[in-house]
Amino acid sequence: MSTPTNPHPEQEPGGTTFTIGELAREFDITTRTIRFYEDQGLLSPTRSGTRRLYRRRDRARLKLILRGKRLGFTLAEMREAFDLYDEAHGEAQQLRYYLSVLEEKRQHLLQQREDLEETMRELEQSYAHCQQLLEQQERERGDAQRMAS
Amino acid sequence: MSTPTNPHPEQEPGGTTFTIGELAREFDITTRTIRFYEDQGLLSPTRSGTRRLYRRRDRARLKLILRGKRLGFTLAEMREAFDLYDEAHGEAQQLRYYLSVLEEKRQHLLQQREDLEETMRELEQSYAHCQQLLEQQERERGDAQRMAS
DNA sequence: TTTGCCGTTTACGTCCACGTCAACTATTTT
DNA sequence: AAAATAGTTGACGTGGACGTAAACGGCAAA
Repeated sequence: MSTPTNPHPEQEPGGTTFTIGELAREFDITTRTIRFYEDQGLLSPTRSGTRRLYRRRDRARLKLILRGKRLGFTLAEMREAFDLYDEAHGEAQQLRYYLSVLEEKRQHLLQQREDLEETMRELEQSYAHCQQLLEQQERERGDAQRMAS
Repeated sequence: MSTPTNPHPEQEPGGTTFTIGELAREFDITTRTIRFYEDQGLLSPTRSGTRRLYRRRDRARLKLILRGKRLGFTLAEMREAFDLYDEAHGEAQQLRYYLSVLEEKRQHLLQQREDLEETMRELEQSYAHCQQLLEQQERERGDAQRMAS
């Protein structure tokens, strides 16, 4: 690792910023993907001239997006969640609605946790059973060798 | 619930069987979906004439498929898993390979569990914070009323 | 017999999440 | 000045997981 000779040394006017390439490398996704997320309203980087400038907030969102994806949420769902979060600073009505949505998401996650643990159990049973079979085979092979000697 | 006047009373020659419609209702999916899974090699019902007959094995697989989907596995992945499971009755080489695949899946699930619990934590923080805001608002509203009286 | 209902195959359509050029701009390195 | 590197928009392509319609067969109740 040599010094990170930043080809576009942004003067960073207040707070850390990232280029699209930096984020792509950090999270191991393509720049296309990042632009697509912006297209879908999930990210809103500022601009330095024509180029996109991502701040820590965008980076945090990106992290959330990727985790959400691994959990099977769609981009649209996450966009709604973000929008809700942004709007929910104020009116009680909004806050109550937001709470109900959170509760809904929680139910989803609980279901998923059940699925996951059930799958984990079955997987470990398969694993154990498979190992048993292997050990048995090795014993039999040992027997055969002793017979032959 | 009246008696389930089965319109096509299969004589069930050995073991419980299901029609495609029964399974669709039970799991709340369309028959199209079930046929599609067969197309992709995930199910292999027998036939009674032209119609499909599903046995308990197929039903169990269907359950696995749906759970797998909720966890983000692709149909292709699950097909491979099933194929592997079917072939892994014998040769030690196969068994070892199967074990390695199981280990891989386990890693996937572990990652997913981390994601899930991290998300759950953040969600509950959001929930709590949101409730705080609401309570504060209500206190303020109470103050305002007392001021006015 | 006709009406319903369930089932069948074949084929094309759709939505999501990007991939893949193409053509261009801007800056840095040689 | 030329080449390399990173970025831009725009448009079309793709793979996965089905939806949707068309046209048909078989059986059961009215």
